[in-house]
Amino acid sequence: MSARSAVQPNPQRPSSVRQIAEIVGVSIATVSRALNAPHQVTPATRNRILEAASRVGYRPSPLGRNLVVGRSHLVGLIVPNIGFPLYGLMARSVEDILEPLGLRALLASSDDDNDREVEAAQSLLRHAVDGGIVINSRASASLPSGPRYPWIHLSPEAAGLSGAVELDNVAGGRLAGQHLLSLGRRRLAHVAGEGREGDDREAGFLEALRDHPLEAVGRAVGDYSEQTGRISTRAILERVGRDGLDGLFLASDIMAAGALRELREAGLRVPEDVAVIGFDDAEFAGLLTPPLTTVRQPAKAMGAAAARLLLQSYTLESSETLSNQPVLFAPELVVRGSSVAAHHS
Amino acid sequence: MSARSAVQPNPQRPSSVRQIAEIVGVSIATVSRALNAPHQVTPATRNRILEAASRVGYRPSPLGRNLVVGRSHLVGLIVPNIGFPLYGLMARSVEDILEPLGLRALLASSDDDNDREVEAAQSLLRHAVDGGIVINSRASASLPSGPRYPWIHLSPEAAGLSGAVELDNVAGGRLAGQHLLSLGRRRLAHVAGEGREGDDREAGFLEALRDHPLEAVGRAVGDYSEQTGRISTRAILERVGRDGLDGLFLASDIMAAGALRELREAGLRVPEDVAVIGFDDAEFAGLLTPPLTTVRQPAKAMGAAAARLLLQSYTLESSETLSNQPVLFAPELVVRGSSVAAHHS
DNA sequence: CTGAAAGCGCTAACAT
DNA sequence: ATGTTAGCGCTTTCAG
Repeated sequence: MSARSAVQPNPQRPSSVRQIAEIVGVSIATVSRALNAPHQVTPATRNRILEAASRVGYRPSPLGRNLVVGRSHLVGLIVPNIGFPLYGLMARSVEDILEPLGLRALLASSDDDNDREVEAAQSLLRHAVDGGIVINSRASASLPSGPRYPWIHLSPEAAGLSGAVELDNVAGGRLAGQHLLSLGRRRLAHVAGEGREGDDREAGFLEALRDHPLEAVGRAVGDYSEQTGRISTRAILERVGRDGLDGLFLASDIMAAGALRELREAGLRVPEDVAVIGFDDAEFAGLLTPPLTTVRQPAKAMGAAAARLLLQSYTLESSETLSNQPVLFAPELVVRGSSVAAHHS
Repeated sequence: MSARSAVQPNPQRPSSVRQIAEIVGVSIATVSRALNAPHQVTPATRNRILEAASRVGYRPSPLGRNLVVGRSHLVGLIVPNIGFPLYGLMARSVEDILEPLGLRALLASSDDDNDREVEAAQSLLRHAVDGGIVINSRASASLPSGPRYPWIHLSPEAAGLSGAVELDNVAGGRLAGQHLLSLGRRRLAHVAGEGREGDDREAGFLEALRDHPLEAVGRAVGDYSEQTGRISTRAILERVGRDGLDGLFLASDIMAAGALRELREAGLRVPEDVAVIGFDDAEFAGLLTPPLTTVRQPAKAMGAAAARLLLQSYTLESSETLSNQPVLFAPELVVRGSSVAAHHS
């Protein structure tokens, strides 16, 4: 079946420079110039070419063009999971920076898996991306690279790599600690997260606590799920007793959501009995009961910074290289009802 | 650091079939065959070629290949905003279906804007995507298309288009209505959402209510924000009085979050005084207080269905065409504490 | 200002 | 089984 042929020399195939050249009666070189360097062509012929082009609905083929110029205008974007809001936000702002320059993001999910990430990078390379951004890399070092394939790293473990954007997690933990202290809380506890991020947040938290006369400091570790937020909180409560806790910092908002629930069920009031503070400032943080105080991770700004870094490396001489100093982002404290009783509202 | 050069004649330019052909002493055609149709080549030479290829770190250029085969193995993915969790989930599952087939998603955000969407589609086409999926299209009809550029629509307004995946919003509204009725609630109200989606959800809701002796039915319209959820709830309360409401359905979970807050501040208990039900089953629905009963939108399944539809159109004869019947997805009721008092837990 | 010609990297007949 | 040849759509010298 089908339009296999017979009608036109080529019914299916989109119009090409050659077709236009024939219509107008010029060479394909002139057509190319009229399109890419208009001032190099006599207005008269240029117009005839442009007119013919729009008449046949001409679309330049990026395939042909890319082949000769050697760039695809594609940028790889490796993300643990684009379905996670935080990563989605970062991806979005990467896109916003790239788009005005005619660059498009090619997506790949790594699921936080070392091997999948390397595979993704290779796959993207096979699609001829001009460069790439990798969020929360697990395999930074082993990513296939080269002068023509700059990878920008947007993650906590990128230390020492040539193009990196990081959140200052230590500062974030410090912020949380200082906030609880400033509230007069002295029986504190922390539910840490896994990995480098979690370690840094905890380090900052403890640093803020140092030299303060605390009555107690509890600790547990979670995996950034609501579940472990609850369980860890319960465990801490059992250890220190209902009166042994008046300030709780968790390494993520999701865990904090679990903590809020657990505390409520234990009959403790937030923030009166215990002030709670999370990390990330996820979309839902302000919707919880009470609204969650948290340490905000500037996802959009970080995504934008990574994109700009990539752009910058585009214009570099091949001998030059990006700074080894990561671009560090400062987190920000967002105070809500889980740490300070609502004034009114 | 690193292998800046000196090793190869050409430090910068990646290796090509030609280079390998020269090294091994065969024609470039044989190299191509050894790579793409191994069995057409003598094991001996094949091995020498493969060995040489890996030695020089050969990576086939997709640009050259695509140019001749006429496909880019790129799929466009137009999304209102990849930063929205629901869309992120859909994107992720599209990716999961596409990846095993060597297809990659090229991302573009439309911000729910008609013009931006058309621009995005054109931009993707310029990047030679083989086809595309457009989520929540505002401009379905005016998207540049053709037999070689199948667009699959994943949205409520795609009716009548050739490849479409839709959520049965009417059924969703009905589910919500039936649930409230089954709970014995008779003083109901609805906070509708804008657009076709909102209309359908409301239509289904009202349909379920028909023929039931209701004491009152309130109504307001919101724009899917927490703000308008609150305001609408307040307005309804003012209109019908504190005792005039015992069941509230909102067209989105975010609005429902606002409603929960408003009801609490009005001193009404959920679910005892009023049962609340949202729509979407967003990530945070289960984290609210009380956990939100909602109508679940099967985002992952819908994304996967759209991807499969696209794949299907890949293999179609050019005269064939996809069904005009949209693939309809049934929403699912998720009962939580906002409509039924917790048994225990 | 314009045309002719070469070539980007690869595949696909068509020969051998 | 392998080589030859042509050409995908486009840009870019190099001449004129």
